Amino acid sequence: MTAMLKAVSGTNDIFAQAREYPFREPVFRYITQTAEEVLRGAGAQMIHTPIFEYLEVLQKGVGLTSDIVVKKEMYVLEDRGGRVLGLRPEPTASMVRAYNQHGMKVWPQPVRLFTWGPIFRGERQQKGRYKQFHQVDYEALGLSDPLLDAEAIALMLRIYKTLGLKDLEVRLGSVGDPEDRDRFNQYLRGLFRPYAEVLSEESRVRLETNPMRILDSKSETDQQIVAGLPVRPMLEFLGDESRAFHQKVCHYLTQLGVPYAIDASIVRGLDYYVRTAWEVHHAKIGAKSALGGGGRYDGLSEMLGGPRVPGVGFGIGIERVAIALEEEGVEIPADPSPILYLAPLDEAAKIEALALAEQLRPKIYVELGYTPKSPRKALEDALKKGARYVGFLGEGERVKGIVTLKHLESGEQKELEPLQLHSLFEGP
RNA sequence: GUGAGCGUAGCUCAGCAGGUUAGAGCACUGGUCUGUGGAUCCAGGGGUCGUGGGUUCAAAUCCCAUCGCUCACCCCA
Repeated sequence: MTAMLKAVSGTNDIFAQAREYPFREPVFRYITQTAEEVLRGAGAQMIHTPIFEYLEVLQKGVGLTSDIVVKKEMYVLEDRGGRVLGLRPEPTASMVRAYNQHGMKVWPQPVRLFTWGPIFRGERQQKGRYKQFHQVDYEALGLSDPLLDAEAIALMLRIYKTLGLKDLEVRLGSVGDPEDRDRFNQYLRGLFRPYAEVLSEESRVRLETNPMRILDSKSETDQQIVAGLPVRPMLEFLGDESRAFHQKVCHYLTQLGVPYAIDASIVRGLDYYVRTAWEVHHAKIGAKSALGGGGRYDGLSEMLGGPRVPGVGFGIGIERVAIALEEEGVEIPADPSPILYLAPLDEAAKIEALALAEQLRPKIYVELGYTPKSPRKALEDALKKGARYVGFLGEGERVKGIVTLKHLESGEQKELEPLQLHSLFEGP
């Protein structure tokens, strides 16, 4: 006997009756639709890219020293013919790849795109962290102007607010330009070199390759060393240009009335980020408080073999947002209930009911009682479905060529011919 | 990768000082009610008690292993 197969842990079925609020399909739809309205209304265009790409696209996109590559969090698969593919661990690389592939550089710039869909990371699951999760993603490509950074942050925040979230905090930082990071890394090497002997093996390697990652090492001794040192933040190592850029973003946000807090500790897990980086946090969802994050990635396109295409964008974690919505007790608009419930009372009426339902369905939402049953049961079913009317189809109706239509709220009941039924639901 | 908790019906759980055939509520199907309002009452379907092994006359219950799930650390979405 084979054990019943189950979904991979860290993945979720999203449907209306799901036990946990964050996985209820209407919640999911509420979030994606709201985001879609806000972003379309801001002039962004929807795009759907594949959820898998050649591994090079994703690896270069994400950077070789990022956790996703280093900790082997990417799902890798082999295509026929041996080309290696990966499931996207973030959508930005695909968006930039699409921009390049379709020559969007000749469109009026910036090109502003958005999408939503599944993202995959091979992490162990916990609340708010899944192997397959979903993001709304927005990217503004082809123009390097702090105005776009400020707009992206404002749009992101407006999505959260339109959804009904409060207690939001924008944490804004800058990871500088590559030269700035080189300077910062030099500084860190100098700072940590005296401790090379006591650092973890991993961090000893990082000392040469990527000293910034020592700062968030998971080794306890490393953490103690870091805590004991007067580490200056990246933000203090910005060059003139990137500092001016950062100040412009801050200035624009202030003018827009978007509140934010400078967070010098923000270091993006993804390598291609430059300059602006931010996270949006929510007070009530605890440790996993990041509802989304974004940043600028002016060098990404070139890494993908394209022209230099500056870009800024953000990702919103749909499940995280759903958790926050639940915490705040936001009511999700109910799905519409049926106008008419058609109840066959005997075998012969089944197909009559279906035929009638199909005639009426272009106009109104018709539910069908699939199994013939007593009028009493049919009525109960109709009530459970929340229908406005019940139409009975049985022996008596067949003889007279009518449908018995009952209005559930008033209890009023009449016998209608098909034509009368059609005109009743004709609507204004 | 590290640590903790939990696995009994579709769901929520009881049963566990070892003892016939493993239970309740909800949900589902039907009857009560022979063509009309979510009720009531009754009945039914649905479980190799996560899996494997051990102890015992006897294991859902005790022991061991294993798998699975959940949560937390880290990172982040």
